[in-house]
This record gives sequence, C-alpha cells and structure tokens, in this order.
Amino acid sequence: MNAYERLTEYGIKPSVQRMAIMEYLMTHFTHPTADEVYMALCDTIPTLSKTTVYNTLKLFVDQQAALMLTIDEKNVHFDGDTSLHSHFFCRRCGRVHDLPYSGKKREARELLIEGHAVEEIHHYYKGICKDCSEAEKENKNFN
Amino acid sequence: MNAYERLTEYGIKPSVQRMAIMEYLMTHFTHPTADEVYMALCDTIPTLSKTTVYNTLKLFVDQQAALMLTIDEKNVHFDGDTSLHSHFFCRRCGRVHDLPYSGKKREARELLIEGHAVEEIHHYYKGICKDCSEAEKENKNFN
DNA sequence: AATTAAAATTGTAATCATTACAAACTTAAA
DNA sequence: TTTAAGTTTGTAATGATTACAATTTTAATT
Repeated sequence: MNAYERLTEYGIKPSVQRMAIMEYLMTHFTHPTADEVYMALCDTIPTLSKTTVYNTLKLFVDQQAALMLTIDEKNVHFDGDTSLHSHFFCRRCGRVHDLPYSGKKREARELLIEGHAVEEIHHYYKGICKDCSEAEKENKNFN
Repeated sequence: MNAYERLTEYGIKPSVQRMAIMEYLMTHFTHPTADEVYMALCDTIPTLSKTTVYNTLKLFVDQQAALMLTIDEKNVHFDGDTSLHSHFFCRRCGRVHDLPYSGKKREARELLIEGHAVEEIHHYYKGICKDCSEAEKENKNFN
C-alpha cells in the first residue's frame, strides 16, 4: 500500500504535502517528532511549512492514520504503525523503540473500562535501551 | 505515614517546601501539574517559587517518590501514588483517572525486555471519561 | 555565638515546542 | 472564469519548562 491509498483509506484527501508526510511515516519507524519530519522533508519540498507538518500530523492522528506518542515529556513523537504494540523510551538517547504488546489483546475501540470510553491504549516502558547499556559497558557513548 | 517520613524514606532531605509539596501529593489524587501544585500552595507559602515546585517534583521523580505522567501532551502530570496502576486521560476535560493495572504483574525494576533495562512501566488509556460521557448525554457540559 | 561551606530556594530571563491567525495559494465544482 | 471551500504558508504569540545567578537557609566547625 502506498501513501496515496493509505490517506484515502483513512478519509484524508491527498495532497503533495500529506503524501510526503505519510510516505515518511510509512518508511521510517523511528517515531519522529514533528520537527524531525519537517527537517527530513524540507529539502525535497522547499516551500514546506512547519505549521503544515503540525497540522497534517494532527489530522492523521484525528483520522487514526497515525499514533501520537506522549512517552517523551520533551517532544511528542508520531508513529505510522497504528497496530497494537508497546514502546520503550530510552532516557539516555531519547529514542523510542518498538516492542510487542504484552497486555491482554483487546480491541481499543468500543471498550468501556470503569465507565470510561476507551479510544486509545498506550503501553510504555522507560529506562536505558540496549544500545546505551552496551555502549556504557564499553565506556563509549552511543550517539 | 506523613510527608516527613515519606521524604526521608526515599532519601530526600525534608524542608518546608518539600514537605508541603509531598503532603499535597499524598492528599490529592488528582494527578496535578506543576502549576496546579504551585497554585494550591502559594497561598500558604507566599514565598514559594514555581522553579522550586519544578525542581522538587523532578527530585521526587528521580528518587522514585512520585511518578511523572506523560499521558497528556499539554502538561506533565504528577502522581504521589507510585504503586503499579493504570491511568485514563480524558481528552474532553483533561483529567487523569486512576485504573487498576491490567497487565501482567511484574516488577518494574530489574526487568529486561528485549535487552532494554526497564525502570518504569506506564499503562495509559485515552478517550472520554464517564463524567463527560454522562454530561454529554444530558446535553450538559462537565466542568 | 560567629564562621564557613554546602545545599536549597527564589526571581528573572531565556528557551523552545506548539498553536493562532490571517494572507496566499490551490482545487474542484458551478 | 467565477466562486467557494479547502489547503498551505509565514509570522507572531503562547505557555510550559529550564538556565542561571543571587539570596537565603542549613548544618557542621571553630
């Protein structure tokens, strides 16, 4: 599936900017921030505005075509993989790693928990990631 | 247990400000933001600085005497209840509700997942809370 | 008690991610 | 081709958080 199809599938009218941003999310599983998306695309789309990146990512999230990760208190991260999975945030290098979802497999939508209508499930781990742990052992700095 | 004991237990040297902030966390389970803590205390401690509130909450989190919740992209929330439990963030009213932890009960500390050293486990739900759902049914606004 | 050093607190100013807003541009329909 | 609606853009504002240096407090020592 390409970016165009993905957008229309989620009821989003395609445009050059929207396709570029979706394409980026579909090919980079680094959980980028809005700024990282902007920096990656502003060379190929020189007229791109950061406001557009923010607006577009918000649109994707509203349409459930992307996930907004609030795992990092410094920056909001975005994830083009909307399947149910967990995340690990490394407080050393600041990266977000994917992990399989370890909770009960239940549907995110149409779920009531203690009377609250659940729309999203987020499962986060925080700590020091494998790369940073190994780098520390060797007295080296990762990054 | 009072605030003084709690602080010393977590290796934090007590002070008037620290005890007031810890006392607030121990008696209010509203998951306040730094600003809410400041606003609640600045009447009784008129010289209190917002910087002190930020520094102190960070100290509590570093010493694991409180949890930092990044569930809300607008504000960091704090939780004096460090036991393993889940949270529900209402995108309507912005409040954070407690929920029992539904995942596997495993120790947060000393846990390796795919090579990553886990220090914290966070389980978040997002959606519309019970109060807001009921208020909407009655065509009223909660808040 | 006076001296001193370390730690804690404070206020101000800076930072920086995000948003508001209005103008400019594009699209597609009429 | 006009019109309206939707989209993009740039600039300026917002607001939470942090940096920093000065002040105050604490606690140990003389």
